[in-house]
Amino acid sequence: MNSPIVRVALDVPVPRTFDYLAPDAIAADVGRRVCVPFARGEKIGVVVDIVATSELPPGKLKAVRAILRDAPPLPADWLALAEFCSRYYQHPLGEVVALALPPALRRRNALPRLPERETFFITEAGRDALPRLAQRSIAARLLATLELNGGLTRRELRAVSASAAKQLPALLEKGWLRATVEAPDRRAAPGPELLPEQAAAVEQVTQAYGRFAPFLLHGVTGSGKTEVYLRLIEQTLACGGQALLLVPEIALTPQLEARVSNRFPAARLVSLHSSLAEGARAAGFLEALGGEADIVLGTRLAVFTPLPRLGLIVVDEEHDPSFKQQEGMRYSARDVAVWRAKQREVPIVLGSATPSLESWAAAQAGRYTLLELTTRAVAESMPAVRCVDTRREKLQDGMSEHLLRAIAARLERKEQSLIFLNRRGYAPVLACPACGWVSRCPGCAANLVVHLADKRLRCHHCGREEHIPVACPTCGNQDIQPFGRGTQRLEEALASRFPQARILRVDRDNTKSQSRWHGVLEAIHKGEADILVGTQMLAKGHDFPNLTLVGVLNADAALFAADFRAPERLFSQLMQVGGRSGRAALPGEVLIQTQYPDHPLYRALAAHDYAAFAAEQLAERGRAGFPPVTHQAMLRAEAAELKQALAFLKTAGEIGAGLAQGKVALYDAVPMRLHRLAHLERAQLLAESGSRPALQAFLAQWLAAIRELKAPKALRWHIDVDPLEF
DNA sequence: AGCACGCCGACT
DNA sequence: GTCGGCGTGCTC
Repeated sequence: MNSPIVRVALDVPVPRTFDYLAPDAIAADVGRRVCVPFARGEKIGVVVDIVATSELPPGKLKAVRAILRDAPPLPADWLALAEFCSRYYQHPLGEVVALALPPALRRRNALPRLPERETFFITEAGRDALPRLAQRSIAARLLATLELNGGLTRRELRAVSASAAKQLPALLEKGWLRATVEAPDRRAAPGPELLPEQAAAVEQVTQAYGRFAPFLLHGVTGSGKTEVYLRLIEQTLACGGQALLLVPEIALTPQLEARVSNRFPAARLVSLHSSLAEGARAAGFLEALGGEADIVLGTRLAVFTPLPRLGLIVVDEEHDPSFKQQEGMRYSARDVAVWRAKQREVPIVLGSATPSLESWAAAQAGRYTLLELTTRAVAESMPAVRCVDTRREKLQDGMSEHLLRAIAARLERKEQSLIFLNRRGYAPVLACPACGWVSRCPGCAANLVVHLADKRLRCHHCGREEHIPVACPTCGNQDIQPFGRGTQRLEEALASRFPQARILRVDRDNTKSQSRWHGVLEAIHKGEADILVGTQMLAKGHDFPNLTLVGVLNADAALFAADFRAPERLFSQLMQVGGRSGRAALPGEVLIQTQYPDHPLYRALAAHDYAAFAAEQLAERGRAGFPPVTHQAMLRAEAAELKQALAFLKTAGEIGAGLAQGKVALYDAVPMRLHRLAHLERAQLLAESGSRPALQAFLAQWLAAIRELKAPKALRWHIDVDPLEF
């Protein structure tokens, strides 16, 4: 009998696996990590199959260096998930696996230690030995403490002596101690009483345990979606299942983690996100893989966590664009999560106050079950949303008299105001009125933004920084001026208008680190600020009980943007930012400054009527043939010169036209909206079809042909299936 | 992606 | 005469 051959997925941008001889491989090694020689080096990959023969001539096969059996193999459903992503997103399997695996597991180091769960007890032999030991010795102190207290954890023993950890193995060896691992207490601490709608939602999902059932939980800010999640997790744990809870950005929602761990004080909660230390991330992954973790809470990458006992998936804020990865494999963690729920036959709950139109359409069509939470659980009423017509009012520093009076009234009442402006910096551009020069980024098709706080010009796309020039670089005019308004300038204007007010600006420029961000949140909560000036950072999931006014400036641009998803994002943002106001006993007010007070988007917002907005948008998308009516994939290319990128896409388009068979429409290659980024010129070509399977079949053939094209080395291209951005 | 092999310009 | 430019091709 010949040696078995393992088929290995390796992290190389080649859409195929690699075969190796593995004399000692057994069936249970499928899903294990292997160390193999590759080209002139060595790589870690994952065994996806074991076969008897290879298509390659036997002489070409090398042997694996080692099968890494230090961790359980990745289960078959995990491999199937990776294979699905590889197929659906047209991305090499080895790269998918590399992305899904924590970095520490892609190296040949020792695995991180998992948190210790055992409890130590003294044995009879230990009791006998105790009197013979030197009283001050660490061993004696540990044994004496255990004799006195019964069982203690490793951590508690470390409190007795810092070097307890070192002594424990020897004491266990001698039989003076025994260790047991107890099942965690998965019970939930009592939660608040559920409102009828919440109870009904919980009931409906619970009915679906054990089978695939997608739910869309639609509920405004404060309607108690989180409480529904917690109850569902409670039920899942009670049935012995694991729960996967996906959130957009964990850094912005530390209180969710706190809420989960308070509710399940003794259950094993693993939190996974990219800013976690490598060891911790790998440890969490392994705990989930071993079936020890009960709850996995994480960002989009957590959708790839292996969960042998998976019972429930929740995607909170399912509309949030950060579930879509915008580099490498451009996957949507929300869509992958739905596929996974189907694969594993578990219910999935997608929650949002402003669902993505894709999910909303699925609910309207009956493919998802809609669960509605219409009443705010924690406050009496929704904020009053009003438009301020800026065609009629004269603006002062970008603000209307109406808004300024509203701010003054809040100052008087010692309540907080938030002015929302989605534009960082002092001014979007520096310009010379004499010759028309404007501050452009040399590497991007974008302006350099004026940051007066540190006297620099900055490109918000590539990060380039320059000093602010004292005179116009082309004509020498010393009177160059910042044009337009960003958060810094708004802050300055508010400070001069309300000198007595404490103003706090909150944008990425002054909340770069986690600790600064927490500091800012704390200051707001302690009431150390009267007026907040913020970008979209402030819109997400924070309760500011004393905030009663939200002012929105310069939102109109999104109404007429070229990107057909811009209104959806705007509605969601304004709904979220509006939700910041009036959450406690105080009623809230939202003032939107606009030139189009009668626009349907603002009308729907004022009526708190997401359904009306969604219906209007879906009708429009239906007429225009946009998703979710159609399905799209975007081929993008970047090169030193635009014409190279366009030429490549044109050739690709011609090849595609031969494969489309009338089922897929291919558009012309066009420059991207930001057509130059960091000295690279970019273009894109859209493929669209009414049928997802037809698009998928087309993409597989098309990309195989494009790879054969052998694009010039200087040109880079990628495919984005279900693109979010145009 | 790396990394080597491979054919054409300015240098000790 | 060589050192080295990055174009092309392969990795089981």
